[in-house]
Formats: sequence, structure tokens, C-alpha cells
Amino acid sequence: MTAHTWPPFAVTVDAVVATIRNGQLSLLLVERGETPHRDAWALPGGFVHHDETTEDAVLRELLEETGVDLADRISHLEQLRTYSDPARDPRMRTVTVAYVIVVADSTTPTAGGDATGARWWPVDDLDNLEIAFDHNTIIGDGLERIRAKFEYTSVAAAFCDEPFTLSDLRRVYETVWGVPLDRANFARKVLASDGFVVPTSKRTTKGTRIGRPAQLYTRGTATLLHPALLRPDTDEN
Amino acid sequence: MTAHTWPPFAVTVDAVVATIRNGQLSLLLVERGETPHRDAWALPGGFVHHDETTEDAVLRELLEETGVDLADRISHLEQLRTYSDPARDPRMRTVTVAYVIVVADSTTPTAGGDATGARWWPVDDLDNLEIAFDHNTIIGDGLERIRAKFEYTSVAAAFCDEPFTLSDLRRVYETVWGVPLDRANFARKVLASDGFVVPTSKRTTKGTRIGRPAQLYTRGTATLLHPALLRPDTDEN
DNA sequence: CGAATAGTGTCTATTAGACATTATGCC
DNA sequence: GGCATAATGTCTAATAGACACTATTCG
Repeated sequence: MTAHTWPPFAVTVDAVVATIRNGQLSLLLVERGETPHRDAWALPGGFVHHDETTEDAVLRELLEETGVDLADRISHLEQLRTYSDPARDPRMRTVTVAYVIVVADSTTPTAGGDATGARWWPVDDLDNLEIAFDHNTIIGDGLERIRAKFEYTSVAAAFCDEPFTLSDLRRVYETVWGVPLDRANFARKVLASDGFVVPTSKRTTKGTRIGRPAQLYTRGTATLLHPALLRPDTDEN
Repeated sequence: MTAHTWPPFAVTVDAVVATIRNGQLSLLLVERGETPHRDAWALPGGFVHHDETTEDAVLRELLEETGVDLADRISHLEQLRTYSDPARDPRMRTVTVAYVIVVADSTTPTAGGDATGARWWPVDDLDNLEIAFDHNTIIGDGLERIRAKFEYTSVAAAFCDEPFTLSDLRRVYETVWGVPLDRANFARKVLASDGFVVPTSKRTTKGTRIGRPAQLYTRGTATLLHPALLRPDTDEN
């Protein structure tokens, strides 16, 4: 290692953890208990240990800081990108590897570790929040990634508790994209995408709801959708 | 920093630099002059300095190791992902941030720096080559990224020297995807994608080639294609 | 002229979107 | 019955793919 790379780098991970809560796209944030950015909200994350990959690290930190154990639940995890601005952390030279994680509605965080609090924040409320470090940039990139991936992957199903109805899945799309979708055309396209969802032998129980009981589905094995489920045109182009 | 994060990490960058050379998709590799993996071929790259971003670092290393100066030429550069296997480098704990770079045919490398040689290798020849570290994995991921991005972005145009004809651009798609494309339908779709290419007032000169002179184009400002230029179905699904 | 490449037109099968109709539960 | 939701069918405009035809150069 040359003089240019000394003193050493710290490598951290940060997670954009998304779910849909009360019909709102929401992110899991932790309140910082220490300077810098004390009392600001931050993405769950922390230092990578010497004997683990960044993926190991992000799962460990998520459990330590928020009590969310992804080993427990089916979910979606992917690397977003790495942020390396030399000024991104005033304490030392850090490089952070950011992840996008999608979990189902039922996931409940608990505070722990360095964080004084952990809770879901609807993305629409984030503007009024003080966000630590460059985490606002990471959040923006993460949300864009999720919206884009809805078109050609089955990530959307990771937002749903199993089993789910096609209406549940459609509401996920509508919430994330912010546009209404035609129920009939949506069902046609989802069922045409091989391996996206698989029907169960059950329907929604009759007693608990209004209207005709719906067919229940579980997640299929496909990760890429053929054909894609394209977002409706929004004027531009 | 806790004991777990000591001794420190080294942060490096690696670049999957692609072009089309003699009708073959090719990557820019450097021959290693030192152990480990002496005489094996590696991606251009190196250590990140303390006062630079990883993007700065990859451009600097590319110039130092191969003589390719991206400030000179229009090209495509994007982050691929970060590789963090604790065992990926036997000398020390490294995390490497990989990039994908696309340059035009005319780019010529020159050896320099730590590398004893730098040259283009057709991807079809890589199987017979000894590749250093985990760079084979990175190469695979990079090629997959390029192929996927051809569908919904204008990356393909970065492979072309300007000005170029629609046939030049089509041959880029055919080479990268490995499938023949209908000339008429290709032209229709490219011209329908607003901002993909812009026509110039010129045509190919008559003396140097056979057949009718072709309209010449330059790259447009669009990075995302609307509508997308989808790859033909290949049986599955 | 023929060969080679560029550019344009056309036909058809498929698909996306809009919307209507029927089905099945609750009160 | 009346209402709410689910499931399915139908019509039309747009699109993709196959392919034919015309245009322009060279030798």
C-alpha cells in the first residue's frame, strides 16, 4: 500500500430497507445517539468486520440496530452502489456499500445497539426529517432502483406477506409507482409472466372481509419477468 | 473503529473496459508483473487514494496502466458493484469497487505503470486465459450488465466512433447480443427512440466503400430509451 | 449490367389499454 | 335486494416481426 492510501479506509454498509405500511411506501431508519448528526435519522448500517463480506455485515447490523432478522423471513436483498466521497464522513475516510432490502408489511423493528430508536418512516414524510451524512442521496438512489426494478423483476412480491391476492400485489405496484393500474389488465399480465406467482388451493376467508373471496397466491421462483410489466406512459418522450 | 475492523481495509477499483474490435466484443486487460498471479491477466485498476472518489481512482488507474485517457473521448462509465470476499486477495483484506466502461473501436492502449502489457482480448478467447483474483467473476457480471443495458439505454452508441451509420450501430447490437437483427425493424425502432441518435448533414463518402452511401448519425442526449429496444425472444419462457 | 448496401413500405399476429360483464361473498 | 370486490371477456389501437420493394453506389 502506498503513502497515498494511508491512513486506512473504513468500510461501512448502509441499508435502504423498504416496506409498505398502512398503504404508504416506508423506510426503516434509526435515530442517531452520537455525534456527528446526533438526533438525525440515518440508514441502519455500520462497520464491516474483517472476516465477513459486506452482505454479511449488512444483515448483522440490521439485526443489531433494528432487531429485524432477515434469516427469519423471505425478502429481497441487493447491492445498490458504493459511495466514496472523501468528505462524506467528517470523522474519517469511509467508503460505504449501500444495499436495498425489501420486506413484507409484518416486519416490526425494535431499537438496539448504537441506535436510540428504530422505526418506519413513510417516504412522503422524509422531507421534514433531518437525515444524517449523505443518506438522503442513498435513499433517493434506492427508491429509484426499486421503482425501476418493478418493471422487469418480481421484487414487488417481496413486499407482500404470503399468501397474497392479486389485488394485494397490485396495490404494491400502485403505491410504489404512484399510479392507478387497471385490475383486469394487471391480472392478465401477472399471470402471463411465468413463475411470478403461483396459485394456492385457498381463497381469502369469507368472514373477515367484504366482497367475493379472492384467489390466494405465493411467490413464484422467477426473478426476471418475461414479458416485463411496464409502467404506464407518463407523457414524456 | 472497533478491534473487528483492524487491521485496516484496502479499497481498490477495477474496470471492465469493453469495445468492439474486428467485429468481436473485447475487453482491455493488463498482464501482471508481480505476484500473486504473476503473468496472469487482470482488469486494469488499483488502490484508491485518500483524497479521491472511486470514480476518480478508476480513471487515474486506467490512464496509468493502459494509457487510455477517458477525458479525451466520449464514452460510458458506470459503477458495476463492489466485491468483498475476505479471501479475494491473499495479501490483505481488500474491497474492490468495479466499474464498467465502454469505449469506441479507435481506442488504443499502451503498457505502463505496474502492468507489463495491456491489450484487447476478444471475450471468446478469455476461456483460455489465466485470469487473476476474482476478476473472472467481475468480467461475467460486467458483460451481463452491458447486455442487459442495451435494451433500455443508449450505451450501445458508446461503442461507435462518431459519426456512425445505423448499420454500424446495428452491428454493435448483433455482436453484443450474438443474434442477427432485421435491418428495417432496427432502423425503425432506433429512430423512434427520441434522442438516441441525431442525423448529421453528411453521408458516408462514396469512394471508400461498396453500396449506397449511408446517412451518418451522432449520439443523442437520451440515456434511457423510450420505447425500449428489446432483445428478440430466445425460446425460454 | 450485377453485386452490395441503404432506405422505405406493407402485411399480419400479438399485445396493451379501456371497459363491459359476470361471479360470489357480505349486510 | 344492494353493495363491494373478484374474475373474465371483448373491442380497438398500437406495435413487433417478417419480408418485399426501391434507391444508390461500385466494378
